[in-house]
Amino acid sequence: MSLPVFSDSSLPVAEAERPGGRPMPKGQQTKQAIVHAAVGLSTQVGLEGLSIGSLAELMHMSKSGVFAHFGSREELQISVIREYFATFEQEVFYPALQAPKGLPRLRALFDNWMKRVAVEIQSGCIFISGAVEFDDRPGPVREALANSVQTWLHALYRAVVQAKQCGHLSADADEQQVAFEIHALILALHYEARFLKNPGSLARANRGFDDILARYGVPSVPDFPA
Amino acid sequence: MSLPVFSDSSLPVAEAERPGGRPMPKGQQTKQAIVHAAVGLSTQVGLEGLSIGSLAELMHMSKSGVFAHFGSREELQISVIREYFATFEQEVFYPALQAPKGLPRLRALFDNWMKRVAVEIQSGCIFISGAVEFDDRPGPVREALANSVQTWLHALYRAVVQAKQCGHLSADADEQQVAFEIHALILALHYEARFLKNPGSLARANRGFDDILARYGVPSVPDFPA
DNA sequence: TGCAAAATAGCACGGTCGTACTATTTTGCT
DNA sequence: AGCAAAATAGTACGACCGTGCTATTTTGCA
Repeated sequence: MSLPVFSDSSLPVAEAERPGGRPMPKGQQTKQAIVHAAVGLSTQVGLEGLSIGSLAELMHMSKSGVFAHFGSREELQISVIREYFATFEQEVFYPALQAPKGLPRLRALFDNWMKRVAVEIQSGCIFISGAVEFDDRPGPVREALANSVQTWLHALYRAVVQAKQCGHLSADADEQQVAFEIHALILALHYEARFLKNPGSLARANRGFDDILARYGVPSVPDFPA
Repeated sequence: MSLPVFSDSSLPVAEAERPGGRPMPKGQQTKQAIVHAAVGLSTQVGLEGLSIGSLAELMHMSKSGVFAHFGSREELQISVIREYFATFEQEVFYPALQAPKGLPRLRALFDNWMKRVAVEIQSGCIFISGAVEFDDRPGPVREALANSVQTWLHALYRAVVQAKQCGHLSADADEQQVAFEIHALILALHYEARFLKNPGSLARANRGFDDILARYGVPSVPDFPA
């Protein structure tokens, strides 16, 4: 593999403590560091491309040392999905809750999502590559992946519902349809920017979102009504 | 692998002839059959998941017998992409040319595309899985894949341009934007139907297309003006 | 400081992969 | 029918994979 190698600088360090105050035992500490590195690797090569050997090399550990923390490759993959979902939540979902319900929050969700995807155009997105890899491969990994995505998409859907309840979207707007079209824009952005390297994709996704609001929105609802 | 096995009934048979009239030499004949089977396998497991061993087993041949026809795995993958593109053209693009230029043809392109994706929800789509697999893996395979997709997307774009020229789309419609949003709908359909198995995705993609036309379209242009 | 327990390393096994290299069979023309 | 050429099979090699087993090292508490 001629892939760029992660720098160690971003790895969690030894003085990590649990909220309780007492220090985290060494084992969980390095396990966390392994998962962190595994997430980075997976965004580049996918969950299927993630191998224990390459991960061990990246961590300057032995294969068995890494393996012992998970007991199976599947468990490692599931850990990666959980971690990835957690940072997604932290980066996209929670910050948007500070915006008031309705259109402002919906906009914040989309903007945060876009910011993330803009980065993932370089690094890759597990929710997208994983969807392709586990299309029709049943099992716990697929389950974890699909659950994460569904959870997020449902949160997006709820925001649309709220926007409609607030009167920020027209009464006959189909919430599922709106969520579907927003998701569509993100997927097209990822495809056309990351794979095809088409310039202008980012602007088109943004404009698509504005058009959705213009189409389903109630005229002249400012984002932050005074 | 617990994947369903292809039936042999759909394989090209021995009496195949070239347009010239003289029979096709045995070698190219089986090569064609191999590629045909390889396309079927790749839609399920991806171009990366396609292995010469499993392909040989599927063809009731030896690994080396299959291998000899291509000389490398990359060449096999490229052959698969070419074949896949050809049937895509045959199934989606050419039939739509019979519809008159403008909105009717654009609609035909989308409808044919949708018909194909509706099938690929069960089988898989190489243009989508391949995009993920060769995101940042430069080389001839990526090149062949990206070229195929760009060719098709450009054909779609041209149809949008023509629709605008015919006055079927409003003068200030951004053709690239329209093509982007159409592509987005297809990607979301594939994602939500194939991976998440969400019902209703097909209807949402269709409705999304109608909404695009309603948004950018000129009011009351019938599909087949008398 | 000592000692059980936890963490990590070392090693081996069976499997699959792509692909050389050589042998055998099949084809298609004279 | 015979014979060169083409097509296919057979075999082997090195690489990497996940994972089981056993040693060694490191940790953290008494």
